[in-house]
Amino acid sequence: MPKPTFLNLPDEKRQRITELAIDEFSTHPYRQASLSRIVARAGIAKGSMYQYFENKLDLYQWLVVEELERRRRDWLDNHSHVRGEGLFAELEQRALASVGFLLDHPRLARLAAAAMEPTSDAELRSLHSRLRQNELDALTRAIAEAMERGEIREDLDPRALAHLIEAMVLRGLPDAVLASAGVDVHSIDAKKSEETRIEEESWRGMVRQSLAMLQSGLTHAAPAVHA
Amino acid sequence: MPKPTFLNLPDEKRQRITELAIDEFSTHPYRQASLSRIVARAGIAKGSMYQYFENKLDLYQWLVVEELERRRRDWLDNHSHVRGEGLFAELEQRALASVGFLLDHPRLARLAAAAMEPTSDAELRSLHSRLRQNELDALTRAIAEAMERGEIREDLDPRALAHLIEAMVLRGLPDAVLASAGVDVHSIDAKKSEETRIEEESWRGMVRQSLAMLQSGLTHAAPAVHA
Amino acid sequence: MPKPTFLNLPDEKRQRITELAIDEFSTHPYRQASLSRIVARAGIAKGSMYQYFENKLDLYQWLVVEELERRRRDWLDNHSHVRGEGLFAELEQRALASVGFLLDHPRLARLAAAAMEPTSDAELRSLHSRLRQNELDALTRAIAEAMERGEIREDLDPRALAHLIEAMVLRGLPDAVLASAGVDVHSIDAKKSEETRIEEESWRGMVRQSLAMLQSGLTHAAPAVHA
Amino acid sequence: MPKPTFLNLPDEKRQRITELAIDEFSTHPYRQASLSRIVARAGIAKGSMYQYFENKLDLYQWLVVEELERRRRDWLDNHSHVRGEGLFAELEQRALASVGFLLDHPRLARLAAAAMEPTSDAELRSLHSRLRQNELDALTRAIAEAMERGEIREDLDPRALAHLIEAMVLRGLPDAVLASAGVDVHSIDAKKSEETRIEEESWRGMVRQSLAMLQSGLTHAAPAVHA
DNA sequence: CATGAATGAGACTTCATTCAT
DNA sequence: CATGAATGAAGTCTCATTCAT
Repeated sequence: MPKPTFLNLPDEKRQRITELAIDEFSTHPYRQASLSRIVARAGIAKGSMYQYFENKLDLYQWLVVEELERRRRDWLDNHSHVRGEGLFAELEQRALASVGFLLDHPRLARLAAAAMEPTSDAELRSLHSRLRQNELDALTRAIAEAMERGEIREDLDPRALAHLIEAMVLRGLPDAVLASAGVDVHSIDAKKSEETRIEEESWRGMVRQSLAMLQSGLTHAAPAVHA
Repeated sequence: MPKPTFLNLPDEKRQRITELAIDEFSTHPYRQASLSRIVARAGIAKGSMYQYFENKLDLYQWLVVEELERRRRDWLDNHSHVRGEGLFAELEQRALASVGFLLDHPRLARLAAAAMEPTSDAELRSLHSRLRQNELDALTRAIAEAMERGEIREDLDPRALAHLIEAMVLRGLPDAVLASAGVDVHSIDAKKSEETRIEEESWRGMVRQSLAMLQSGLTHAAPAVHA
Repeated sequence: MPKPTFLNLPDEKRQRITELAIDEFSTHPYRQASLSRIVARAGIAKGSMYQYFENKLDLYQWLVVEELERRRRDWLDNHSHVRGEGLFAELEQRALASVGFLLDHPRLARLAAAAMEPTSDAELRSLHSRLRQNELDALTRAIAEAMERGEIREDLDPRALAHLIEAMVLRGLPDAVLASAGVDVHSIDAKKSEETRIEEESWRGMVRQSLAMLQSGLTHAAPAVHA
Repeated sequence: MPKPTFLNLPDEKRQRITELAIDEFSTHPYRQASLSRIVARAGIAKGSMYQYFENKLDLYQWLVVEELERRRRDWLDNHSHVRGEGLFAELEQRALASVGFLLDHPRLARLAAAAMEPTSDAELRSLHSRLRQNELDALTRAIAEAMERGEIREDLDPRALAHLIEAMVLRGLPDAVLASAGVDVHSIDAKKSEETRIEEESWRGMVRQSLAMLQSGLTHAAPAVHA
């Protein structure tokens, strides 16, 4: 949704602007993110931004829908990941990617996370909602297939399960990893430069354990409740 | 941390203001929430608000720290809940309360949820972070105790586990319940009046099943991974 | 439609602002009229204007609907006018007032005239249209009554006639008076200070003659056309 | 005063641009009319417009001075009109043409009307004034000649009379015709497509009656006023 | 001759906060 | 203690115009 003008820009300039926009939107809530600040830092005229994008929402939308996805894909391409069979292998891959990407690109991950959160901002509601649905739909499908293959118990509603898994694996788990190093998704930037080294072995272990726990819960028969 | 002025206000007035403030902050992101709008609707002078609170942040802080907690306690007092023994009974109680409160008071639940979310708003960062830590600390303690009692496996880090459980039980589960009725936390108000009836039996079932799954995962030995 | 804030202003200040607003809107088309310019000249903060009026349109609306009408009434009160009987006496009074007011208060007359003109500005369309209808309705009524009294021919449609008379008496005639002095409604200010003296006797004569002509046309039987 | 570049343009392109420019200027006040919008709709580069015309004013000027006149002439050529003798026959012809053209080409008529109106826009003042003078000069001449021929009373100032007649016949009469169908000059486009059929017989009748009234007023001796 | 990116002034509007009454 | 006027920074966005290619 950028105008052609933006796409035709010299690479260097386009990337500089993109970078600054990501920076702005990942460090401020949408409402407080300021086009004025972006153009000031980019050293371009205020009007120019409107040659590139329809308006503030258009820029934000492009960022979270297209650019983010593109960068995620690029990152994934460079991080080979053997892919096992079955739901849990897939979930583990996604979790590993999610955490890995977060540690490599905190700003992007932050923006992506925010864009899937339900928001009280009416202007963003439908966009965020759409993005979230996509994510959940994919997960729901994978779960339904796993049920058909008999991988997991079938007494649960796939969509409800998707919510639970998404929350635990894609939100709780990255949080846990960050917390283990004493940061959260918004403070990681600042501390990154210093000594926050999250050992790869360490977080991969957390991912593995979490998935194992989930697998255990979903394959064993439920224990009797309240008894 | 309202000024004494606010606390000395006639009940009716104080409550009216409180109600409108909750409404404003639960329907707009902090930055977009407007004191002007609140005072306009409350029919009081703008200056008065500054007799009651230091500033916008002070008001927000009081709302999410004190008032919200108070209302949650009041609600809990009126919703008797037998309390079983052990971690899972406790978790189930908390989940039931969480969902029940959400269905009864969507605005409050929304505000509470937002206040525990990490935020990119520098002004709110430390506040949100603090609230979240409190929640996680309590959960971490409960988990550690359960481990000591031998209720659950001990090969997991209590704090990490707290993140996972918090995400699944306190965020994913309410989302799942709402989603089953086709709403989300921000659209529930609008639809409430119409026909969005979420049957109590239905959502209690979801809570029970989710907790059972969790219990299963945390008590059985993990299945061998990738082997 | 001003907010109470404006009405409570010290007289001096309120009048200064009003004066400057009239000046701005009577020397620029609505779109080009600038609140920034008004506040700059008034020496007040930009935000203050929004304490007084909802927005630009609100200010304009108040100006042309209320303030203008008030000033016109004030002026009329101070310019005694014996009032004959019948449609033509009434029309003559209105014409004399119209021209007199225009010569005394060109800016106000200009604004009033513009506000009755159909406009291509969508924002103003309904307002202008309403003002114009009021004027025409009154005239239509007067004409219909005159017909009933047998003062004028009855073979004409009162509403159509109102348009013709309004155009000739309330628009053409003032134009003619100004033109006789080599000015028009927008250049009169500038020239006023110099030597543009329009003799009272002179323009009263024009008014009288015009009305006489109209009366003649409306009372005599129409001459045979094309014959 | 387009640059040669514009005149050398392929017919199709030149006409497309012209059409869109007319559309823009006839639906927005000069200040709000937007070159950006025109070029966007025309699918040409913004810079191109400046190869064709000096600037916005230049384009507008050409439109209302040359193009409008050309189209009016074309229309007249295709609407044969027997031409009687004398001032009133001529006025009737002009009135019929004026109304007919308005009904056939509302946008053009609107633009033409606006361009003769005195304006508060300093940039347009002299242009509008010049156009208006031309119109009035012609009318004044015709009136003076009619006086010399003894067609009408000679106790009136020809120029003043021109103002009155212009207002009534060229402004009031078209207004009256439109009003009889419940539209005005700016709403006619929208409604045109629907059912706004103004019967030719009907409006020709209005024109004839109006002129008859005028003729009656201008040829009979004025009745004694106030007596 | 066409292009279309760049510009930057200027428009309206909103808001939290202050302060004299 | 309430009031509410005043402030001014900051925000988004539009536009005519220029100019290098």
